[in-house]
Amino acid sequence: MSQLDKQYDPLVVEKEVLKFWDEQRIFEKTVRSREKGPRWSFLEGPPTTNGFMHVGHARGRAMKDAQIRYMTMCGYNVWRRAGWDMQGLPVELEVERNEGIAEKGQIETTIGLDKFVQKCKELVDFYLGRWVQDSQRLGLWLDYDTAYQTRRDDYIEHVWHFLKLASEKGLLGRGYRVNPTCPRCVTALSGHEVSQGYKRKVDPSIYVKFRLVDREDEFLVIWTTTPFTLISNEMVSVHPDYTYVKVDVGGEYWWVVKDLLETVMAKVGVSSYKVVEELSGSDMLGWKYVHPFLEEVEWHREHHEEYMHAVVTGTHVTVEDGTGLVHTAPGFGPDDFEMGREYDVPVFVPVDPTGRFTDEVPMFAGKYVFDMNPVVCEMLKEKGTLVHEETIEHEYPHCWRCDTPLVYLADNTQWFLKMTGVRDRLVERNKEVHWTPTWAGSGRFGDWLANADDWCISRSRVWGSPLPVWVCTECGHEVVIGSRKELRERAVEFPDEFEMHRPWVDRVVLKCDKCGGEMRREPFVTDCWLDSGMAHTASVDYLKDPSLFNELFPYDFITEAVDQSRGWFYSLLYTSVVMHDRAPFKACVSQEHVLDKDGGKMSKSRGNVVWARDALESVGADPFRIFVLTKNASWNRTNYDPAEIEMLKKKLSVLWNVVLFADTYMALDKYRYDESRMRAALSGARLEDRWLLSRVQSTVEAYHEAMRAYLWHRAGRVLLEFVSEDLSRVYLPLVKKRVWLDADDPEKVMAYDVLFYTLHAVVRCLNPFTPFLAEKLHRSFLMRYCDLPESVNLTDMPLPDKDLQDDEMEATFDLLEELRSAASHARNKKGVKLRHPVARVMFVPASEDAARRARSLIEILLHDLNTHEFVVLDSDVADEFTRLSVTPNFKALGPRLKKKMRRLTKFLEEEVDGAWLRNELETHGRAKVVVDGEELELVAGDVEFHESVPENLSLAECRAGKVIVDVTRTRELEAEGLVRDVTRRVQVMRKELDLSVEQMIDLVIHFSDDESMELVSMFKDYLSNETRAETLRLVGPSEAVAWKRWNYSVDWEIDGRKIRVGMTPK
RNA sequence: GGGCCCGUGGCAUAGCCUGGUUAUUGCACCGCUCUGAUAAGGCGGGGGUCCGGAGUUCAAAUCUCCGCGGGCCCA
Repeated sequence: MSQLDKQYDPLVVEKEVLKFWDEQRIFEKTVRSREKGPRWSFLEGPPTTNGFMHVGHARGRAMKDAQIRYMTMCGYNVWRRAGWDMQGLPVELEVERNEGIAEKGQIETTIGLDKFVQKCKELVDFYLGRWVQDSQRLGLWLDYDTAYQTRRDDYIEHVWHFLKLASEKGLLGRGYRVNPTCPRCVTALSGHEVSQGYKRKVDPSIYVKFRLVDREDEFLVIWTTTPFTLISNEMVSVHPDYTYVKVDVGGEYWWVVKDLLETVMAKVGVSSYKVVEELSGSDMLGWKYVHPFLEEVEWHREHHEEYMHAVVTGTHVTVEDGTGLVHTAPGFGPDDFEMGREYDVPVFVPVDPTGRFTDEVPMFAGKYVFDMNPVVCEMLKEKGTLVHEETIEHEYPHCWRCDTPLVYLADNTQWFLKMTGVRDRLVERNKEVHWTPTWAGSGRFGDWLANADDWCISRSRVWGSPLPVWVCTECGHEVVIGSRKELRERAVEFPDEFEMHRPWVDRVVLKCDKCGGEMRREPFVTDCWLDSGMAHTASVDYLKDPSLFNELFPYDFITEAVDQSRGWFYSLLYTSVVMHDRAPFKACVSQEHVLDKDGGKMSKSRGNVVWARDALESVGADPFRIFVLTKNASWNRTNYDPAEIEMLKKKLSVLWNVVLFADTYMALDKYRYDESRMRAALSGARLEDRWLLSRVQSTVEAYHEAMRAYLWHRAGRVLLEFVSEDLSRVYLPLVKKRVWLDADDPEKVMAYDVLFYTLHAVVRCLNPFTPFLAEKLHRSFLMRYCDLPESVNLTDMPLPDKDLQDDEMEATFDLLEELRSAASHARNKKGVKLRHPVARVMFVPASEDAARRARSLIEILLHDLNTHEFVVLDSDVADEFTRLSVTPNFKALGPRLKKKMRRLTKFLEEEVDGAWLRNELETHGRAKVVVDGEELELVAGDVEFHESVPENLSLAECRAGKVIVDVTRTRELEAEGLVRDVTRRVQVMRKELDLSVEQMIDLVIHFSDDESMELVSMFKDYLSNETRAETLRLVGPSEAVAWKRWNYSVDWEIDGRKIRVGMTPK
């Protein structure tokens, strides 16, 4: 009895296999079995334990597993430690939501930092559990027991170690950063958060004129919607390539961009004006102006840098709105800040994080910035510099939590990792990485590296690796601490209860070695990309024992989605180059994203996210895996469509059915696999056996080639193609008739051996793609007939075997396929069923090779084409019933004829006499034709001839030549066809009785006319053989049958002949 | 605003690097057919502005340029 269900049900198979793996510790055994193999190291990009795994994650993880399983079965000792990225803002936000904390500032006043961090830990543990479950359900075999976790002290210590090293190399330092800040939550927001909170807002829209120095009565006219930022204005930006005009507006001159001149004048209500001068923006560089609040703000009077209160040029200036002259306040805008840095102008930020002016602007001190907008306008009006005032409604970012309008604020307390002196090294080291596809590394990532800015690593949050910088409260001296040991040694007092997270780390006070004062920690945590970026070193506990690191680094392989270029790929490379001066990975495969069924982005807000767990439980892990692995190249996006997965499931069912077939008969015959027996029998084996064995070699070879290049889609397609086409569609029908032979018949044994050999190879190659199905087939089928290890994962990948490869054989069978297809076509044209035999099929080969190969196939063709005779003809014999058409050989003629080509093509199609032309070419080797009055010479090879039109025969063409089916009917053919029709009816009845294949029966057939009986009796033996009838009685119309004695009887009508069939199982 | 990827019958894909006969294959549809793999298999058919435009060429799905649409990253 087969251990395989009648139908392939992935969910049933997978549950069973998961249980087996778990109970028998198969993963551990697999790892142990390869301990002596060469090292191959995979570095897991740690998923964020926040949220659940969706199908996009699952695709990437399927790719990881495919490569890992493949390498393992190739004999490598694969390093595959799991890892989890567990810190960061999203975790905090979810805890805040769960705990009802409205804003960050309230954590301390509500549940307190200790409890908050505790809640963060509980949350990430919850998600981690789910990720492990989902990963295992997917079949991703990583070492989860020793997984690295970025939130552990041992891990964080590596981050400290790195930062100290970076500091010693002069790469760590403070700097400015302009952040969108919520003045109510007193926190900076990430770009992601900002993009969530755009809303319409009504703001003042004002045009202001700045008086130019050394240019009498000339003014720059600027536009702004945030009047309060004028207090901090330091420059005016113009586009270097735009044209600016000086306009006489009656008594004074204004400068605006030419493209907006009319718009601006209409807006401010000046109807009479005249352009008196034009300049390009670059000509205006360095023009000085008088700051509108020079008197009120002392800071402006104190600064006299070259470009302070001057015109500067920048390409960010647009002419979409405003005046083409952009008010620039480096403290209040990212673009502005860049300009300040470029022109070396100091940053003036007279506003605190709560959005209130500081003492530096005494008149506004303590006042909320947005409240000052009308006041500023009023003051400008008094000064006579307000050209125009109105309001505007536009999209403005708001805090996604509390709806407060955000303020862009420069903040000089942030910490950066610098690119200075590192960038060139990153670019160099990246070139040594093997990227798939190549452009992902050289183009996308390479370009980005070349332009990368300093990396801001400080975050004003709680749940993260703490920034290990302590600052003296007395003298400002700073130290970077590289380890817990160092911290303990320098601490004034080290608490009994300590971990590296806030708030515990904040309680450690150091003694300043400069002045003896108290040093306190900078209250930042670090960017969580820095955590995962240290995985090359921290994941193997380098600080405790570097031996693992030395063995594995640099890692052979990583793969993540494209968005990690700027994330993990970068943070890995940066930290590794700084620490070890080389790229931490040798090969990197970039993946595209998974989109929804219609190609739309999956997002929670759209509600179209498909969670991995739901997908796996509905379609099964194996169909899911093979879908995501073969649908597209990894670097192409994939639309997630369950209907497509169903198709893949059908393909897997085909394999299942092949195995079921093999298993049924092998079990019946108590078969045992013997490879040496198979090899010994090879030279005398049937063509299809040798062919299939050869196809296995070509398939395995193509498979390895693709897998070694990380082209999983190619490898998977090669396999599926082999299973459904070569094995199932071609080989299996050929081998079926052999299962009726005696159990020890050499031909039958050979068929089993070949089937077993093939399936053994297929199952192993398929294991990286569908590990559950492969394991099931290995255990429930392969192991029954051969001594094999208990898991497919403990076996070695098949390698191509040249002894079994035969290209000629493969070509011969390709021909067979073509002939079968062409013959079907020809029969179809005349409406002759395949069940009805024909007298003769003729083949006009297109080449000597085809002729030779066709002759070797005659035996098979007689059966497959259901013909009594198969003849290979010479081409001149075929001429008798064919007509010639002519097509040009473009490759030969094009270069010679050039523009005349088109006319010749038309001539050949419509006018030429094909037979004449062929005759000319064959006898003289050349022919002259007249095309549009011009004489052209054609030589052999310039054109090709095609024959068509059968008469009473039916002709079909294929690449190998022409197939002509003789459809003439005779009495014997009639009889044969009828018997096959009868046979089929009997088989239907056997099946309706649910008889097993080997069950013998007694059979009776009653005919309502004598002729039918005579016809059938001509092939009586055939009928009883095919239907496993021990006794067969044919009864004419004059006799009666005692139908009650028969278990089962049915009336049939075949092409007008009425019969009644009765059967009784023995 | 910048960079990169993708765009081929209703859907999904091959081909593109290296230009050349009628653009490949699967799903779906229609007709026929086969059958102890049977909710499968075979043959045939309908269905295509190869995203649009321009250029190079005797010849463009393929090479170049300009657009459009989708996606990703960055600003």
